Amino acid sequence: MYRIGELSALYDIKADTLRFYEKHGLLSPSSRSDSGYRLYNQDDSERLKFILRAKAVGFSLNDIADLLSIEVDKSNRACAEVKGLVDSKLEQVEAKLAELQHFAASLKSLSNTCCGGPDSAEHCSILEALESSDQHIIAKKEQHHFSHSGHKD
Amino acid sequence: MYRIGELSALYDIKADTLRFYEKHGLLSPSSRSDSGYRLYNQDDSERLKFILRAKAVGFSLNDIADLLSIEVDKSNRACAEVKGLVDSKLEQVEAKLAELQHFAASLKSLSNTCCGGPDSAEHCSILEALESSDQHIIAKKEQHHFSHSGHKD
DNA sequence: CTTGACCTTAGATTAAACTCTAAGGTTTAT
DNA sequence: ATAAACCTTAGAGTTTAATCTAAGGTCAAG
Repeated sequence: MYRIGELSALYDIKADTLRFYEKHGLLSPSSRSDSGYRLYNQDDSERLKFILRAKAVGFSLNDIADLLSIEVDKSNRACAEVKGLVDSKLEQVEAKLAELQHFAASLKSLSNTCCGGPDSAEHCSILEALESSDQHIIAKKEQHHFSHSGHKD
Repeated sequence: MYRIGELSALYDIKADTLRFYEKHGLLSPSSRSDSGYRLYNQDDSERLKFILRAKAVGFSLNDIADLLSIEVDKSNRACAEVKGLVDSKLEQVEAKLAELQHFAASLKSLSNTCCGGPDSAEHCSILEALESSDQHIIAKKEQHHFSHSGHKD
């Protein structure tokens, strides 16, 4: 069991952030102490890890709420529904993955091309390395309306 | 050659956004018409694609400016310097990549486990699918100070 | 028994990344 | 010739995701 300060320290975020996530339905402590202190268990910690990871790879809190809603609602939703949601997110993830692999490849080739020495880097260019790329996954994002205020106040 | 409206339409962004990127040193049109209209060529378009991709995978404009600076400065920098910058970005990209692969695997296993039928999705959970994960790449980000106002006014 | 960690509500502030408005002007397409 | 697209500067407004402050309290460890 972690208290808010402990959990926030663990992930190097602010206690405020945890309260913010709670307010917005992303993460609630599984229990409270007699005195009302938030108590987070290992599952809560995992959930937080999930949130932070998803954030780190470019998902908005909205997107993350979508993903987590699968967890919350799982017994109230038909498998078909869940599968749909998951598959649509999977598409997004795979698009990002493709982008990143492209990136990584370019950076690697750049790093390898680069002599690493003290000479001018005239022939080093990410854009050169990236030059032949066709996919453009950069489209309109679905906007879900995170409802910054009307959540459950 | 694209005019601002054309290029922005091409990537489904606002003309304002292109002016914004220009003001912040991310993308300047390679030329102007006699009448002062911005004219973007194919290279500019590629650069924009790069920016939007990088954004889509969770890099900040700051991070992107770093990456692009390699391009801009390449003849003024020693190869060693460039290599350092590239390698550090590569680390970030690979960390993100690892996260995403984890994600994708979880979503896939979730999608597969899911019967996809009309029954309750009791046993579908992203968090369950993700449950055994150790890495925590979620650390303090380097903050570069994009200097929202003091760029070259 | 006091300091530091926590609680609450409520609102202010910050930062990034846009997005829009205004005001006044030029250019290009029909 | 007129409307739509562009130009400028300059600043206001928006959204997301925090972060901070205040005010007034409770709780726990040394």
